[in-house]
Amino acid sequence: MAIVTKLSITPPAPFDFEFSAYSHGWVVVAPNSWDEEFHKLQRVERLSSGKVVFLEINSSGSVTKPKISIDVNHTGKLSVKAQSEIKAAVALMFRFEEDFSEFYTMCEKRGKPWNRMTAGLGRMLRSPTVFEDVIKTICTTNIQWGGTKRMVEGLVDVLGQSYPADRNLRAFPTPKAMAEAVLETFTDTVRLGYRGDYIYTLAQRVASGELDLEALRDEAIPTPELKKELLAIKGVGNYAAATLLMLLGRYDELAVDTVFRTFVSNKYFAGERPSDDEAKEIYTPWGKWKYLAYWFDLWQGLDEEL
DNA sequence: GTCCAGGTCGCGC
DNA sequence: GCGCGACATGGA
Repeated sequence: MAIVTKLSITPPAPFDFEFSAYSHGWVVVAPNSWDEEFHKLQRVERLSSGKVVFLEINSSGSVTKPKISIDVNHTGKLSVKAQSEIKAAVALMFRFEEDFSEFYTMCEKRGKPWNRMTAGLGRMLRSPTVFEDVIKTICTTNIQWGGTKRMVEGLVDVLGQSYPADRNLRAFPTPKAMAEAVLETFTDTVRLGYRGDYIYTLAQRVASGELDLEALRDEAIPTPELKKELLAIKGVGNYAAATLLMLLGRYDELAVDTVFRTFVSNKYFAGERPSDDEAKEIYTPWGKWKYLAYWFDLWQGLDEEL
């Protein structure tokens, strides 16, 4: 019943597929998953036609000559339009349009371990739609990582559309599907707690056309203005806005949360607890690349422990 | 049982 | 603008 159509796209070099896929937690949050054995990013995707496909994405090139292969598992015919839509979605997930050369130059100047970044790191994985990233980010606030995964998985299971060849695989729900549900679905069924209202309201605003989240990708919007628009979303505060700015390709702001505070305190303040402003100053030299610098610093710290 | 998490809101000052 | 309590849920 299921057919596989093979597609391939070429990211800008340098590009490290596995580091990019596993750049942060999104890789294991529904409807994404990571195939440990074959090092593939898997994702259930709903196309604009309503067709749901199951994508298996992996590298078929090298860091300097990168290529991404996409195995599209689908039923019926996969139109040319559908194929280009899938390629565009994957290109968005891996930020093909972003240029990291200035950041890499700074890393090169710093020497080790920062120069590791220049081997195609820094492309933090994101979702094909801003809507999905906003909801997932709201689901990371005031909760542990396990709770985030549980809540997003619940949204996908209850409201996401099934892949016909395997009904257990579901895509991230559309704004419309969420808007047409009732509040109790979010609170009582998915158990989103107080976030249920935020997410339901957001879905209604997006579905009605009142709020155009995709418009926030516009590079012409100055970062401070973009931040203001993000903060206007209920459930999005300073931490979530900084996280979303990162997901939108703006790295000026640091996402100050318990992870950030604990890490900076331990690494730079001998366990003493600095003020948030003092903690943020650590990354001031990185200018518009602060978030990436922090993230690599954090990741590098975790890596050394292994 | 108690505390709190990759925080944010609404209020009062 | 800043401080403070409330907030749902489930894991530690």
